[in-house]
Amino acid sequence: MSSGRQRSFCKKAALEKAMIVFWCNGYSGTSLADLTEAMGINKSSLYAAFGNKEALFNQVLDFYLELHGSSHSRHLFEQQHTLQERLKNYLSSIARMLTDANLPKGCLICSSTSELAGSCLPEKSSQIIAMINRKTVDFLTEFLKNEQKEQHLTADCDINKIANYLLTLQFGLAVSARNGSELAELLAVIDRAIECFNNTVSL
Amino acid sequence: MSSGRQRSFCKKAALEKAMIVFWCNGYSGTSLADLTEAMGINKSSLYAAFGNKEALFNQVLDFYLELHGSSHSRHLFEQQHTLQERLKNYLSSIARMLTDANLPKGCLICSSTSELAGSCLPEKSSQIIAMINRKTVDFLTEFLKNEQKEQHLTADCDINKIANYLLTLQFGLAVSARNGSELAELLAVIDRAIECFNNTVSL
DNA sequence: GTAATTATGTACCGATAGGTATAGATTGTC
DNA sequence: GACAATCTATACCTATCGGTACATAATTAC
Repeated sequence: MSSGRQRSFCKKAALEKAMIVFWCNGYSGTSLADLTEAMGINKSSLYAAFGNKEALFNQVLDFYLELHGSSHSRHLFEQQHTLQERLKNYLSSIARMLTDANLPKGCLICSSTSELAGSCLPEKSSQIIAMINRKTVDFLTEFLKNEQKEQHLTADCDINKIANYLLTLQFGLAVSARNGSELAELLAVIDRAIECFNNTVSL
Repeated sequence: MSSGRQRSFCKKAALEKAMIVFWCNGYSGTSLADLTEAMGINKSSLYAAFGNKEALFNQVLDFYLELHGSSHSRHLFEQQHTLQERLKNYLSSIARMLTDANLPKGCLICSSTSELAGSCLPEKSSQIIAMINRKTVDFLTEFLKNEQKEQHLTADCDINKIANYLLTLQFGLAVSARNGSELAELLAVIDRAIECFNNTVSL
């Protein structure tokens, strides 16, 4: 146990509040005042616990992935379903999160990706976001490669292109949700998007 | 001819410079200093010619649509191609714009849509962006309805869902471009995305 | 030429940005 | 209880935010 006065707030809860604010307003749309108000702490505590705005944002990105980004992939491994069904369940799980009534609309990573390429994001945050997207594609590529090995995908189809297609879909769904689309609409889009696998999925 | 001293800069050229800045950095990531520097004019001239930051942004949105948003749809009406080919050409035209080396990556409307739902955009700008997206879906719906009437689409397919699917695709492509995808990757995604029409396109 | 009109440049405004200094409060260690 | 360590509250910092006042410059109408 470290000595000294102990923190009067729950760090995880505060991080979650910060996440909501960044998720709603983006990095450059969020001020320290927005953060301290939402987190219920003052500036000193924020800086002591999290560093500064940039460091807090980077921790929020991690926290977001853990809380809302990592659970969907389990649908890809439920072997009682066909690959096409699993892909549909995976995307549907994401769509539910994107339109969750208790959360901001859309996806923090996607919105942050839209903030890339300008000068509004700190260098390190930009790198983290780029890496997250790269990892998503890499993960999907590995997954699809294995599916191909197990002959759930035809041997001639380009795995990497399919992974890119899936990420693009996720981005599109996220912005659509941001634009006000409801879950049912996103699910209809997913139905349509999955049809393109009719000829490449063999099981 | 109106009396008084005449403007020393080209309003259209200044608007284009402003467009680039907003396109790169988003609304809340752009400061008046960024704008005046890029436009090569000072604050007084900006306010005299365009109103204020919000009014300038709204004019930029219009200008952007005119310059980079309205030309793609012509591909939908080149009757020598099949509907599937025309859809592909339409999306490919957008993809070329999204990755144009002389322009910021991605799409101003899509990036602005990502800024929606927070408190970072002025009310009127939010309404304009929502309306632009609505008009895109409406346009696509009307187009597809006509294609269905001419029996290029099966009678049972849901036009509105396809229009939504196409808008979602555009969003996804825009964010992917923002994320660093090259034209070839976007074109591959489009190829994949268009395959889902194999069973609904009858001509 | 004079007046009216419009554009520009400079200086300025209050508010807020992100961040820090410092003093006081609260804790564990010894 | 003395001390060190940690957290918190208030005040403060400089820079920048979007926006304006006002004097001056340039142009047309008469």
